[in-house]
Amino acid sequence: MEALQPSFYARHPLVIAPDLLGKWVVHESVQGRMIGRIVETEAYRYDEAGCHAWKNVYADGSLRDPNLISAGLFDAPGTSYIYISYGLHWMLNVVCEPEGVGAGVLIRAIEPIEGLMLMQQNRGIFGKNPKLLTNGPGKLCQAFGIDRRLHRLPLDRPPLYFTTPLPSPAEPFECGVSPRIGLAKGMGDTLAWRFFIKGSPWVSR
DNA sequence: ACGAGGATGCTCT
DNA sequence: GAGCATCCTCGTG
Repeated sequence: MEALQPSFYARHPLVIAPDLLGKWVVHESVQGRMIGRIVETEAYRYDEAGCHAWKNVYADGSLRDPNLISAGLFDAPGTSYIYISYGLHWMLNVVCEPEGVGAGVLIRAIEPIEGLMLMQQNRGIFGKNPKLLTNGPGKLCQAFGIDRRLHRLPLDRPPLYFTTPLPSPAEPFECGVSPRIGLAKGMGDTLAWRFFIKGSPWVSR
């Protein structure tokens, strides 16, 4: 199980988002270890309105205000970008492109691999359809105990890191593509920048 | 099965 | 004060 290195992320998010499908997210929390297989992602980049970085760049693409939350998207590739949505849901992203560009990939859904008990505990859900644990960006963060404490951390080492899956080589899958989900009033909703493992029951609705 | 609406709190203008 | 990369519950049929 090898952690993905920063160089993996120093590319266009449209390339990385599908490349992250099938990879593993590992969280070594004080509660114990949790592992999930990524089944759904979305790409974001400074030059389109759906991205948080969009409002934080000058016309030439340079960073406007380093004090805004979205400045995290301009960090080194492979850094975590975690923010809260609707006041109560945490979202896990990984920074893409070389430092200073402003791009990322949102992890939207995962398939539980290890630590199912902890995930149920964190979600307060027991004995129901297990896909309800992690089939959404807010749900998977709650299940994994991911919040702002893990913001702007390198994702190639504990406590939170992404790895190649086991066993290796991983079983093949087909990649589906669609427009992104939940963006405000048409912002980027024509862009098919969402990727998912076709047929996986763990993908969000 | 599906849709509408409320919860909720932080960020930026 | 508006807006928000969501989730859940409670209506309908």
